[in-house]
Amino acid sequence: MATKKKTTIKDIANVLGITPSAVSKALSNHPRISDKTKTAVLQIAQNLNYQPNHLASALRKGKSNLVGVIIPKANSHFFSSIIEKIEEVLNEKGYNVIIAQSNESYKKECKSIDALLYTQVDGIIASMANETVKLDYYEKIKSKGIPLILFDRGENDLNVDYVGIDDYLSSHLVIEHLVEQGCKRIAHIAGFSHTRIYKNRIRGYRDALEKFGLPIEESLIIESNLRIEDGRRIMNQLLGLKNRPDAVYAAGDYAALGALQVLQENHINVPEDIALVGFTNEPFTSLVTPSITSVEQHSEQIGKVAAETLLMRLDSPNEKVSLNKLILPAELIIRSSSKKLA
Amino acid sequence: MATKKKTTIKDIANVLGITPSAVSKALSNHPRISDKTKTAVLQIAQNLNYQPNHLASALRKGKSNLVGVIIPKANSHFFSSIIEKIEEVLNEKGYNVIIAQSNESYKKECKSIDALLYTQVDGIIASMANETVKLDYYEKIKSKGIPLILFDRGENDLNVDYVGIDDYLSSHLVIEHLVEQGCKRIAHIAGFSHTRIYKNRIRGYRDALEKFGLPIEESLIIESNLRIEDGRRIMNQLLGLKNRPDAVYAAGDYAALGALQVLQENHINVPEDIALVGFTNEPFTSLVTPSITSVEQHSEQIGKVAAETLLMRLDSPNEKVSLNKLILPAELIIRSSSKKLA
DNA sequence: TATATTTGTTTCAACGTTTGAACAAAAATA
DNA sequence: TATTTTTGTTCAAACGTTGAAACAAATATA
Repeated sequence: MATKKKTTIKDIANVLGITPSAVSKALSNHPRISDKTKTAVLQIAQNLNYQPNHLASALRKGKSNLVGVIIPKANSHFFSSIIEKIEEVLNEKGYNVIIAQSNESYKKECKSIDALLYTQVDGIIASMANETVKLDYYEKIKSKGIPLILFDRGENDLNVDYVGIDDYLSSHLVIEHLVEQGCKRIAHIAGFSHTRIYKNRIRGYRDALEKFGLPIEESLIIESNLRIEDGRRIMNQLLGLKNRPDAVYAAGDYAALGALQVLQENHINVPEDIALVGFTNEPFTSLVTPSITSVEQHSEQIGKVAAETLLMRLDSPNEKVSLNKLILPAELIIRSSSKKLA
Repeated sequence: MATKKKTTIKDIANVLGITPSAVSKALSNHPRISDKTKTAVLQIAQNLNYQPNHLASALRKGKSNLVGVIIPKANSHFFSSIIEKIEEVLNEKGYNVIIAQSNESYKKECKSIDALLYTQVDGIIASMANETVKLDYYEKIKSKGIPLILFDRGENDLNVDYVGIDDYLSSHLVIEHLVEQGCKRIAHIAGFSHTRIYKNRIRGYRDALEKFGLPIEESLIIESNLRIEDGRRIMNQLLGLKNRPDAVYAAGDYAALGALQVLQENHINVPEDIALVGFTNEPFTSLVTPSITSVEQHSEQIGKVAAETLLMRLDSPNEKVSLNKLILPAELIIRSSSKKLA
């Protein structure tokens, strides 16, 4: 059971009595190699169970064919389906994907970036941690000339390709829907406004209220990490107001779920007393009772476009193609939690 | 903005007028290199923003410091927290982690294994796809002498280290609890019995029923993929029986959730009419109404042990340490869906 | 003082693959 | 037949790092 010596290109060459170089060329289907040698090489490669040494070829070619993907946390449908799609598109083109989770921590994110750079990835696709404000590590990626694509959680200041949805418009969709249901005091459980997407959702929320002639009340806008516990905390806070809202628009489904729990614990009818809308259309939104209205972001589409944009950058690294800000459409999925009218 | 030539060990050597070899040794803190050179090298490395070329060193050392992790799907708390822990333990020791999702597909799993082997990972930690019955690709890993650790979804026949919980005993816990609640006809929405863990849960279920003197009825045991839709389908099937069960034990939380939906749609009271228990303790089990009783598998612990076992194998590759079958304890989390007695 | 040991460095080959240049043989063209 | 072109291969260097062995200088031991 001794560790079997791995078959190399040289072994194949020896068997056939030709040079390693010829074998290499045969394997990569070089035009100047005869069909006879090519088939012979392929045959022997098969027999000896030859597996190309990726490290050697990557070193020589200066290209690892590895792509890093950084996400806050894989444990949501949104991110895991994006990854799935990214893998699908990139594998197709011979790239492998390394996934790193930041766990919403800036420090972990930095470590992940370092790890990816160390592994010599050819490109990075990332969605930033909530915590991240300093962009130094992302600048580091850029300064190394490694293509960087951001999705979902992006940052304008970085000046890199970005793929996401129109958060501003999404908020409009949400508010419009709630107004149609007769809501007049709509609270917003917001994400931190230093993150672009949440800032835009807040902006959309404000502008939409204004558009519909509703007053903007600062006490109804509360920023957080949007976890379940944040939703709970903030919902309690909102219930404590002497003038309660009649609708809550959460910028994330988990926060919406936390809010729903608190509402139910307080025997407040949803949507009759307080309507509720979330964001991201996590699968559970359709599973809880009442089901939660949410915004579908078409994650597969985001993953696909992000991967394709990266491929484009990898194929033409020097070309000064104009920066892409790809804004995909979002869709409001209306469910029981906000449907006052039959 | 021309692609900056990367700094190499050679550049540092040139600056200091010493050999690349000396620099290499200085960087790896070789005892024979003087402290003077060491600090000088470190200084220059810093100045030139030197980043070691992992590919070159991996090639030379025959070790990539990369570990592959294969999971069915990241989008569950169970798997994502295991990954988090694995990353934590392995990063600590200088390893980076590549995550591959099989999406429960045998074909995708094979592709992932090939990709990981191609990337020259030093070891693989995997949980098998539901679909997987043929073990040829896992044998391939073994035959290459690459350490393989299985967790959760394992296979006895492979003869490799395994980390998981005591599924057999877990089923006993579940049945015992249901019997205590007065249930007499307990159905089992099972996983496919070709997978070890599900086989053991079924075995535990049968033996526990016997132990409590309850009859085993084959029509109450139905195997599936345990997705929400499977839970729905099977629950409908169970409701169609002329003699309905008074409790349902699902071998997965998603299946349990599907069952719960169908029960609610049919206005069957849970737990009064039919009690329900799931498995894995996914976060949503505590979030739905009624909250679902489930089995907590201590995923961080599984991740930790799996990673540590791999490290052990990597450290002493030849040592014929006896195979580890690490069976960790599981815990029944009792919630509303099964609590008939106050 | 002669010899042995330690210290700090260099030399050199290797890891496995790739690629441009060189070359010989075969085929095409004059 | 002489020359050019094409075809199929080999040669040699390179990618960046590493580590065993060689070596010289400095230090310790006899």
